[in-house]
Order: sequence, then C-alpha cells, then structure tokens
Amino acid sequence: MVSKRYPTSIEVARLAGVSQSAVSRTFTPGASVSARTREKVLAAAETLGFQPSLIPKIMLTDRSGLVALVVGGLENAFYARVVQSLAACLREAGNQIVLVPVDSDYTLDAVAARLAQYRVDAIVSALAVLSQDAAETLSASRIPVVSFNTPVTAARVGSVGSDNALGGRQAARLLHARDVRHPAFVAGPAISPASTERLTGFREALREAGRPEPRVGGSAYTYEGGAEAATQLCAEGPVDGIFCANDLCALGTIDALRRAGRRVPEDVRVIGYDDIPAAGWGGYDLTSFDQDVPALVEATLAMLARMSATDAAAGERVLIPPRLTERGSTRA
Amino acid sequence: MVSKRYPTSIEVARLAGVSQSAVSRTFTPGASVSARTREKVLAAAETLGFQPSLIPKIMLTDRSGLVALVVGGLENAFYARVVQSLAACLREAGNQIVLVPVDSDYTLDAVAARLAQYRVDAIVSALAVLSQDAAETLSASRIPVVSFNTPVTAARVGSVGSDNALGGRQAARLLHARDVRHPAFVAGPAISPASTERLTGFREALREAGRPEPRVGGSAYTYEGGAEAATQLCAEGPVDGIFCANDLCALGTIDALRRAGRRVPEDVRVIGYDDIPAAGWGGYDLTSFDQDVPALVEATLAMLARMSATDAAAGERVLIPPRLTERGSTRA
DNA sequence: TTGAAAGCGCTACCAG
DNA sequence: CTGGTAGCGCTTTCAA
Repeated sequence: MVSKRYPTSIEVARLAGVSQSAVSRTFTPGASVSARTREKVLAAAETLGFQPSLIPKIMLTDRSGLVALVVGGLENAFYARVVQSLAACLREAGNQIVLVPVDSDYTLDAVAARLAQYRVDAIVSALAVLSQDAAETLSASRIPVVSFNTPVTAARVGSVGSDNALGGRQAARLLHARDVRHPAFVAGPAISPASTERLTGFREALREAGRPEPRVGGSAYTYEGGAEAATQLCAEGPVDGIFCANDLCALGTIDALRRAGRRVPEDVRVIGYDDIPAAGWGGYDLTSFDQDVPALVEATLAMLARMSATDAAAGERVLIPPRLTERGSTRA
Repeated sequence: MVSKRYPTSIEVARLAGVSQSAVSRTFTPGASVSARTREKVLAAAETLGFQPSLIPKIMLTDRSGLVALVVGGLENAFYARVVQSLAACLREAGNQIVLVPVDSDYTLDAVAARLAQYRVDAIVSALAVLSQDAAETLSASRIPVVSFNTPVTAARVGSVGSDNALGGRQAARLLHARDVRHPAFVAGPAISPASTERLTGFREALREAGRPEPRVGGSAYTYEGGAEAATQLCAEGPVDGIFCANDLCALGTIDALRRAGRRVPEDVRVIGYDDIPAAGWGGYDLTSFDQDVPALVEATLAMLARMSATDAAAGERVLIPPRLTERGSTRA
C-alpha cells in the first residue's frame, strides 16, 4: 500500500469541530486560543497523528530552516568533529543540516543548484579545497556561503579558518628550540591553501631563527601520503624534524620513519596539525595544533547570521589562533 | 538588506512573454514545449537567476526527497564511512540527506517530530544503541525506518546489520587456532546489541572448541574504554587472547597491553571489529572484521525501497556476513 | 477569541 | 503545443 497522505489541519478541525484557523493557532506558539479550543484541537490531533507540515511555511517565507553542509573527507576525524559540532549548534538554533559529501569540484556544480531548489538558508563549505570556480557557482545561488578553512573570495562568500601561518611559525619555533638542523615539511595537496599557509609560516620563522630552508614533500592529506612523503624525504637527505600539514599525514610519517629505523622523537621530531584523537594514542603521542573547533564553529555561525541579516560580512575572513598541544613526538 | 525573494515562474513567464505553464513545462523533463518557447523561457530564467522551487512539489506529493540519517559518534571512522557511502548512493537516487547527530535517546524524541514536519521520506538510524522506546517514537512518525546495526522491531521499522554472532565465532576459531588458553572479551556498552551478539558467538565457538569461558570487561566503544578494560583484565588474571567489540576499543587495548609490558601478538593476540583505517596502521597492525559497508548500504537502500512501496519489509532483518582481515596482531 | 478567505509557487488537468 | 484554472496545507489578514 502506498503511503497514505499525512493528516491535515482541515481534518483535525473537522474532527475537533472547530475551524482550520483554530488548529493553526493552536500550533503557533504565541497565538490566542481559548483553553477549551486548544484542548479539543490537541485531542483531535493526537488521535489523527497530526504533525503540522513545515512545507507551506517555507513556501510563504522562502526560509527552509535548512543549512547545507558540504564536506569532503569525513575519514579525517577533524572534519567529523566539525560536522558534529556544527550540527549540534545549528540544531540548537532550530535548523536542520543537509549533508552534502562531495568528491570533487565537479559534483559541486550540480549540488549547488539542487540546494537552491530546496531553498536552503545557508551553505557551509568544509572542503579542504574549494576552487574559485566552485565558489562562484555557490555564490551564484544567491545563498550566503561560509567557506570553512579555505580563503576564497566571492560575493556572498565569507571564510573562517585556523590561523595556519601562525601555526606554521609556532611549529618552526618549537623545532628550533629542539635544535633541529634539517627541517622538512610534509604537505597536503598543492592547491590546499591551508597546507600552503602552514608552510609559509613555517618557512618564515625558520628563516628568522637562522635555520635552513625546509625540504618539502607530499601531496595528500592522508596517512599513506604522509608515509610516502616521509620515506622519500629520508631517502633524499638528512632529516631531524618534520612539520606535517595535518595529523593523518603525521601519523603516516611516524610509522614510515620507524619502518626506516628512525626513532621518534630521538632521531626525528614530528609535529602535526588538527589534534585528532589518534594523535594522543600511545603508539604515536603526536605533538599537534588544536584548531579550536568550538571557536571555529562559533565564528562560522556568527558570520552566517551577519550575512543573512545584511549583505555585510561577505568577503570577510576570520582567523582563529591554533593551540599547540605538546606531546612525546617533540620531546627534548 | 533582508534576502530578496527568489524569482518565480510567473516573473519568468512575464519576461519571456509566455504563460506560467510554459515555464513549468520547460523545467519538467518529459514535457512538450516547442523549441522556440523553451528557448525564450530559458533565456528569461537565466537573466532572472530562476531556480524552480521544489517546495510546492513537496506540498503536492508529500514526498520531500529528503532522507534523514540519525547518527551517534562520527568519531568512529566506521560510521563516517557508512555516512559517506549512504550519502553517495542516496544522492545517486536523487535524494538529499538530512544529518541528525544525536547524543542520547532523549534528543531523539524531539527530532522525530521535526523530521515528520519536514516530510522526510525515510529515516536511517545508524545509532550503536537504539532503545525500543526510541524505535517506537520513530515508528509513530509513520515514516519508514531502517535501523542500522541494531535489531529493533516495531511497525514500519526494519533492520540491517553485520552478522555479529558469525564474526564472534570466527574470532573464537582464530584464537583457538593460535592456541589461546585465556581468552577475554572487551565489550561495548552493555545495552549495545552488536556487542552482545559478538560476545555470544565468541562464547559459543570457544565452548565448542573446548576453550575456557572468556573473561569480559569494558563498557564503551572508545579507545579509552578499551584501554581501561584491558588494564583491568590484565590485573585480574592471565590473558593471552582478546576479542574487542570494535576497533577503537582494540586500539586502546593494544596500547594498554604494551604499557603493561605485554607484547602483541607474542604474549597476547588481539582482534577488533569494523576494520577502520587505523587498524592497518603500522603501529597497530590489527586483525579485524570488515563489516562490508557497500553490502550493508545496498541492503539498507533495498529495504527502504521495499518499505516505501508497500508495508512489507517491516520487522525484517537482513544480516551481512563480515569478512575477516588478518593482520599482525594475531600472527602465529 | 473565532471563522472565512486570500495567497505562497508550483504541477496537473483541461479546453482550445 | 499552448494558456487558463484548480488546488496542495499552511499562515495571515480581516470581520464578526
């Protein structure tokens, strides 16, 4: 049997012996209904299993209460955490989350149109890489967009992220304090701004400290990518301190170093970024940067609020300072 | 400036000099419109930035194209993987995902009502623990529900999961083959059916093999929970083979064992469940059970399809056999 | 406090 | 192939 239609306010009204308007008012928080009417309505609604539909309201207001969350790899625990935190906060505000996992920019184009058709109120893009083209597509949908961790600029697009350059500088200073002579950087995808910014800060502070230029390897935000990069860096020359673009890379780096017979931290110090749970696991004990997810999420929601109220905040960028969490992988 | 309303088909019609119906037909896949009309309409739509709203259609059909996905801990990479896979398949079918992260059953009640108000077409519950009460709540919403990994029974609720008992039996046989004398089980939450079923199968096959009853510890699906349980099990008596309710527990178990000076696998063999990426990481090299996410997801979608077509499939339960992935933690 | 009526933007049906 | 018209289920005036 095909799904029966939902009961409507008219049916409830009929059963309760009141007008449809009375039913609507009963379910409208601040409306004026006599206790008697309300009671009759609630009873009728109960027996019919009536749940007022939100759909007509959306039609009336063009506001759906839906916020789209575009994400790349949820396999990175950092993003899993961001999604959960964002979802919890949005729910608090009475919004629902439409999750849109995306593999490549390609799929994003189709997605943006679909989201517009659902009249989502806002889009949060938590993609490690968001191309300018993709940003324009999103922007064209006339829906406010906050780009998480990728500093794109376009109309109606703002961005929030960790202060990656600052993190990079702190990493350099820590390795300097540990007297590292041969620093290296294990990068994420070449087009990832977060990776690039971390490297820039790292490089600058290394230079200021009078340390040599870091050698650079790697091109993926994955465990395997980190392992490969580390193996190669070791093969190419001396290394005694590695800053990795994220924790997943750093864990792969540590395992690859150990397979190559290098001890961490005695022979090589390693630093990651994100402070995912695995960083604290016994086998790794990885020093890392906590991006401060709660602050990031709060800034995102605040920006979204500003954007939907006015057109201000578009093009804005908010940076949250990361917090260094020192663990065994950089022990003196 | 408050968000301007979206352009409507009427405005497009006016600009194109055709009727509103013509606009509608232009955007309806199999409809009959002359090439000339279509062209005029598309041009007008383009200049106005028109995206036909899906909302009125929902009102007409009571089908939103939205599928709710209720999840607990996304920090477990297994669930992150399930979410991604489910999302990808649903999108293929033209559905959008509404993500509903939930901490406790408590929040679930409120959520079910809200989902009904959005007229979601189906609910997939990927909660490690779904109480009977919560299932009833969901069931009461008259929306088809598939419970992922929790065998609840209620009207309009079906379930799909890994064959946990089978996995438990295989784990026992593997430890038997390694001549384990003092088996133990690190459990998840006491009320988690998956954990209980895994233990049941483990126990049975151990008994059949003539091995002693396993000692049992633990009560959380987390790294820390596994570590604590292992520490306690070691303190209480001899252990040389541990089957853990999931991989997160197993990784905590391995680290705790090593901290206690026990070698894995030489002194203690360890088996997990889920086969998350970290299981393959060098530091752990954990033997585990792959739940076969693609098969699980396919079964879920098939069941959903059956349920929305008819009332059949309610109360049904589909089991997918897990696949053992042997790694170093159970080496001979 | 109540009920009647208009209208949100679309699809579906009808007559031309 | 086209344009007119009738709703879908609500919220929101407006009178009573």
